[in-house]
This record gives sequence, structure tokens and C-alpha cells, in this order.
Amino acid sequence: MSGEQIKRPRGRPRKFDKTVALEIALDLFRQKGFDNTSLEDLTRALDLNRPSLYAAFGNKETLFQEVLQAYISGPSAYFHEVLNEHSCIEMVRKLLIKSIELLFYNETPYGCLVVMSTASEQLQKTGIQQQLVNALQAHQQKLVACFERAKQAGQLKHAADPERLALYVVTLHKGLSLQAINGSSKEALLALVDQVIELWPAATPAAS
Amino acid sequence: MSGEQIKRPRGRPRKFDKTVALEIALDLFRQKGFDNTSLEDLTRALDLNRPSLYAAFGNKETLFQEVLQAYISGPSAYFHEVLNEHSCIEMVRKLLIKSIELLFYNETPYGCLVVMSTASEQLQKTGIQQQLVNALQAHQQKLVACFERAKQAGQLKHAADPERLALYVVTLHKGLSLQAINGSSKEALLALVDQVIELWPAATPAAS
DNA sequence: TTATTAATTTACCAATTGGTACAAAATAAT
DNA sequence: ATTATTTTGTACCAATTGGTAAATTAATAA
Repeated sequence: MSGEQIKRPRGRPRKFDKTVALEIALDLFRQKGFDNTSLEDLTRALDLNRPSLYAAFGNKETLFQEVLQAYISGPSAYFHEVLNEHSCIEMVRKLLIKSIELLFYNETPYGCLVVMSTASEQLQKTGIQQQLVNALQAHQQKLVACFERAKQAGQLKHAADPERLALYVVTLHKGLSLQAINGSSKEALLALVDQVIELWPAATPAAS
Repeated sequence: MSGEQIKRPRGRPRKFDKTVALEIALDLFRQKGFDNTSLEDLTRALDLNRPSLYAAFGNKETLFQEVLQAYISGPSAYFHEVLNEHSCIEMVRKLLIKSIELLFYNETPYGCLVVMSTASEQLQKTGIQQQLVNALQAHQQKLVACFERAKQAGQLKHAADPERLALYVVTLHKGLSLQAINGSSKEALLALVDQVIELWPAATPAAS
């Protein structure tokens, strides 16, 4: 029974698990956005008091950043995973569908962490907002690259403009989050994805 | 010279014009959203003190509602005007283009009043949010009706689903606002509209 | 047992929030 | 002139915000 002995740190042990704390905080931030999630909301949901939270995470902004990291590498990892799809129409489909699944992973649809915090003044003046925008734009550029490759490979209509197409997709992507918050059903949004796919400018196969 | 004599009210005259006050407040709400626009922001921008504002508008929520009414019947009147277009593809184009023009009517793009306030807890618990959502859904239904008529008139592909198409359009519409806030240029967004129009499932003319 | 380390708890802080009481000022009606 | 009416200006309020100081508790290392 000489199990893996975890080397416990020196002082009083933490009452809570940082990882699950981040998950709970994520849910809060997604539901209410950064500004509307108060320290009181956080400490109540995490069942710890303010100094503990500050000792563990610094302050509200740094907490948000940790949450954001967990969000990126966790629930919204699909964001980058889909880039590996071979067919670009399939990539778009997966991107949108996974986004919807994430929005509805809980019965009451949570918003998107990013979208729900776009209006935050605090995130704006601390530069976190800009950091987020940059990440989104980088992702958009990756989409452009994908579409360019797809065009070379003859997957897209020859008139297709990769740049425009990427903007089109990310605009839809963000729009989905607003629709979910504003009461569109999961089914309706999935149907919307079908619509997008049907309209997709895939190269028409050679005349039969 | 017996010009139209304006019957002045009884007491001390107002220092400010309610109409322009609403316009200024609109700009603030559009930039910062409901929650992040403080009473101090408002009174400073309107150059009046709090009691005056409260005497004239009730409180922050009722002020917002008046602003909203002014917004609906003013800058975003296009919202309903475009419904009168004969061609439904032209309607969609106008809807999206006018939306972009509104977002960029000032050099620094303001957000959409609605989108910038989706995360507001205050608007949620006062029911104003729901009221907004209802208005948007009513508008969406009008789009559905338009597309149904267009389909009858042979403007749309016979496989087109008016319901899905309407959701598609409003999702793009809301997405535009987020893109503007997140730094997309007016030109890029206008190009996006072209993209949408090119993909539009218009009925293919009879084979030449 | 004692010292060290790090977390918890309680209590507090300054700043900001939306909102208001009350007196002074400006106008019209008498 | 006086009164009635309405808005303005000053000063204030309770509640909430993000954040912290200091003492206490729980663990390990000596």
C-alpha cells in the first residue's frame, strides 16, 4: 500500500481545489459577465472568503485571466482543434456546432465568456479586453489560412475570398452567443448551422 | 410679428432640452452599456445635476427606456423601414448595410444599444431586457413573413426555409455589432455583407 | 515540544453606486 | 407685490463595490 505519497506543502492546507474553483468562477463569469460578477458572488459560490480568494488568485482581473486560460484550454479547446479538419466546410460546421453545444452544455444557456464581457469597462482599461480581441483576430487569421488552402485544393468556388469568408464565419460564431442569451433554442441554432452549410460556397463538382 | 407664441409652462424653465439630452444619453449607453454608464457619467455629459435628471426622467431605468424609444424611432428606424422593400434580397442588404452605417456613424464605432446591454443584471431583473428580447423576436417574425412572401413570389429557392433564413439574418445582424466593437473596419464589414448577398439563396433564373 | 509556514477568519477601509431631502432660484398667474 | 409652481443646487444617504490588516488556525519541519 505504498501509494503515491503526495508531497504536501508546508503551511495550512487549502480548503478548496483551485481547479474546480476556476470552473465555478467560469460559470459565473459566463452567466453575468465580468463587471456584474461581484466578489461577493464569487466568494459565495466558491464557499471561501475574500482574503483566501485574493491569496490564491491575486485580484479580480488576474482571477479572470486564469479563468480565461482554463476556458481556452478546456471547454473551448474545440476552437483550435477544428482547424485540423481536412475539409474546410466540415471545419466550419464543427466550429459552429461545438460552439452551440458549449452554449447549451447546461440547461440554462450560458453566454460566451468573451461576449458577455465585451461591455466591461474594467477589462477594457486593464488591457485584458484587447488581449482577448487579439486572440480572436489571430484565430480569424488561421481561418483565413485554412480557406486559402482549401481554395488551392479546389474545395471552394474560385470566386471565394478567404478573408471575407473568415469574417463571415466569425461573425456568425459570435452572433450565436447572443442568440442563445436572447432565447433561441438549441434546435433552432443547429438548424441555422445547416442553413449556413447549405449556403457554403463549396466548389461545384464538375458537371455530371 | 405675432409669431407663434409658445405657451411656457408655469415654474422655473428647464436648463436643458429633453430631446438632445436623450441623444447624449443614447451615445453613452451605446458606448458603455447600461450598467457601466453611471449617474455621474450621465450628469456630467448632460451638464445637469442628479435631482434634475431624476425629476425629468424618473430613474436610470426609465431614462433608459426613453432612450430606447428614441433609438427605435430615430437612428434604428431603418429596422422596420427595410421591411417595405419589394425584393427580399435587397431588404437583407439594406438591413445589414444600414446597421453598419449606424455602428460607424461616429469615427469611434459605438456598439449597438441592445447588444452592449445584454449582460446587464439590472435590465434583466427589471424586465426591460425581456421587453427588448420580445421586440427583437417580433422583428424576426416579420422577417419570416417577408421570406414566406418572397418564396411564394418565386424570389427564393424552393428549398429555402423562411424561419431558418430569418434566424440566419438576425444572427449576422447582431454579430456585426460585436465585430464593430472588436475592431473590424467598416469596409471589412461591408465586404461581409457582399459575401452574404452572394451566398443568398435567390431563386436561380430559368436556364438560359 | 517548538518554530515555521501558509492558509483561514473577522473585521475593517475608501471609493463608488443609485437615489433623495431641502432650501434657493426663476418663472407665471393673481 | 405676492403667491403658486417648477427646476436647480447643495448636501446628504444607505448599499455595494473591490480590496486589505491583523489575528487565528492548521499543517510540516526541526
